[in-house]
Amino acid sequence: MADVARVAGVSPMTVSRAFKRDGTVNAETRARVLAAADQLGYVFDRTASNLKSQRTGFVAATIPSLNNANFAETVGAMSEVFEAHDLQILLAATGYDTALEERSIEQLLRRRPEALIVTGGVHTDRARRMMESAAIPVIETWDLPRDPIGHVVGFSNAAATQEMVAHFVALGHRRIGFIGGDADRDTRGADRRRGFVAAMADHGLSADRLIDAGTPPITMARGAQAMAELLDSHPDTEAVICVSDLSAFGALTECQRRGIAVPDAVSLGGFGAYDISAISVPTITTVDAHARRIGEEAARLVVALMAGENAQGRIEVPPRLLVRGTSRPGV
Amino acid sequence: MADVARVAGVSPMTVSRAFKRDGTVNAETRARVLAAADQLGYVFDRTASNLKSQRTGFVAATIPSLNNANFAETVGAMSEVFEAHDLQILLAATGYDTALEERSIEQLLRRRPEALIVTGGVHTDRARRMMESAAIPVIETWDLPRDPIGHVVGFSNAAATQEMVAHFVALGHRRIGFIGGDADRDTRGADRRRGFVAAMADHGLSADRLIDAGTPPITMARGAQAMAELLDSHPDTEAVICVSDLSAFGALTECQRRGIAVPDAVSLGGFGAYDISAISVPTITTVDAHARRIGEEAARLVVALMAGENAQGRIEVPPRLLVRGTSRPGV
DNA sequence: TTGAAAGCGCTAACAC
DNA sequence: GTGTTAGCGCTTTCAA
Repeated sequence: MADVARVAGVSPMTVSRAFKRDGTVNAETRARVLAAADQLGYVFDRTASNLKSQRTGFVAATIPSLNNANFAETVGAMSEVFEAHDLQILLAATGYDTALEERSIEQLLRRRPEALIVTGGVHTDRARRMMESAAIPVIETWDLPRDPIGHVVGFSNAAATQEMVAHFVALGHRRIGFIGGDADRDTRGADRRRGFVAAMADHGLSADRLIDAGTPPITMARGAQAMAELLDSHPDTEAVICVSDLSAFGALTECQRRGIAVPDAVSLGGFGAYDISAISVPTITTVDAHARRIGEEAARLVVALMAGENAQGRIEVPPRLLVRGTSRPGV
Repeated sequence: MADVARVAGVSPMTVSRAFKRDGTVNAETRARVLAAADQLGYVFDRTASNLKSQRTGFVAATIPSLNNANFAETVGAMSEVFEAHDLQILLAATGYDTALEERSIEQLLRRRPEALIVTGGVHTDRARRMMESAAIPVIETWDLPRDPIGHVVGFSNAAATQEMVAHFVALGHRRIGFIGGDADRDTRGADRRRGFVAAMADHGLSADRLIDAGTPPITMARGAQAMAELLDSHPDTEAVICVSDLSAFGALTECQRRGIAVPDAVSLGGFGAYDISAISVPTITTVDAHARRIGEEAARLVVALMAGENAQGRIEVPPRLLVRGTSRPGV
């Protein structure tokens, strides 16, 4: 920066101002500085800027998996909101593992992010303590924790699944199964399963058709496998709710391979409104969790909080049941 | 850090060493320091560390889209390799737009990453210049540029598509179409289209069944739409190559909706070995580009380069044609 | 609108 | 194995 200042014939301070957006610098001087910088191949050093100004422009975020359209959409939406505010996302994937989440949060916090957005409301004790004492806005998403750390942008996974059970029951189904993952890992998946069990009880139905599809993420292939297991053990199953659209599609293909008509013989439901659920033949009944909106709301909340606004700390984004081809009424 | 030092009864320097992995600190002293830090709720400040040590531990990466399983797998694999070396990915999505890529690279470079991994070999002039003068390892992936900036980990998208054309021709198909996106945006998609056109010419066939499916990313729905267009304009089409498995699946569903048997009436091919291509009914013939391996190789290259090794600067990861259900021979 | 002085919180380099 | 000194490249603060 000193070099640039020398070439431009100004002080380093003026160079610093020229590189700021709100810089109160003479337009002409600024142009001269930027030209000098360009000529010298100077690249502004943000690490130094961070230290002195105590502002990094980072917003840390954790998601269970990068390779998941729902979370990718949430992060993409956050990213778009942040772009206009010169904020950058520092992303970490936790692999559906709270122990890994804890380590990720620790590493992220060392980078001095100005806010932290985590997926889900279940964390290790130490992770919780770190977030509580970080002195930055913390937002939990994709969930509605009982005892939130800070702010929340999400919905009840259990309630969403209960609504789907009600839909199937209204269709006349009684023997309804659930395909989901290892409950310790994916807590949102576990919430959906809880919702399923509770709803079945409410309707006086047995919730014994629970298939454990293993450690998340539950892929299409795992969904197909689980469906095979369910059809083998309970051939008279009338409807199956899957933890996500991916596993639901896998289940659908298993039915196709076996010549089982969907929805005539078996109804299917998924979760997440993934692209595939809108285009598969038949289309898949699902729950739209509004992944993008969750990201937008979380990011806007961060921006508002950073601007010192006393923003709303609990935003519920209600999911929407989308009844589609795999569960047509009256069949 | 000074506070921690006081509580632990040591100098700040010893605290600094205690927080390092290779710290030459007495185990007992170290334990005392960490206990003091824990008690005070001290979180190591990496922004200050970065400035003094001139090492950020960042590796910058750009990908066209977060919401794409191929790139997510590449980034995931990189991330796993980097974790063991205390390196963190600083990710930016470019939206298949070189102008946005340029701005992203500029922002990323200001964070002083220790290496830069970009997707593709086509960039704006300014982006190229910035990368060339950044004085860090630059790696281009998912492509095999003629005039690489630095290192390369990739393959020829054109050649991969040529191989698929050869496969279809060997099956006896002559009237073969191609569904792809706007050539200006997704340069890898454009390369595949180029490969298609060249291969058709080599086989003495006409490449006039080219459907432009619009601006990337080409979704399943867009693939279905494009297939409808192709079937309407050229009902006698025998085979269709799609720019990705997602559009290929969309095309498959369009055939299903129209009662067109795949592969009996029409053969289909995709690209990318997405999960869906292995489980759909029928399964989809595709090209496995080895997304994870690209990420692993790129990350390992970065690690080797940072260790001062004179590592191999051009790694070709040959794709593999996977002949599956949508193109069964002899039908 | 511009400049000078001081220092952000760590660590390289050296000494002991 | 531990401490001292100096300073990384910016920006805050104050003055002109």
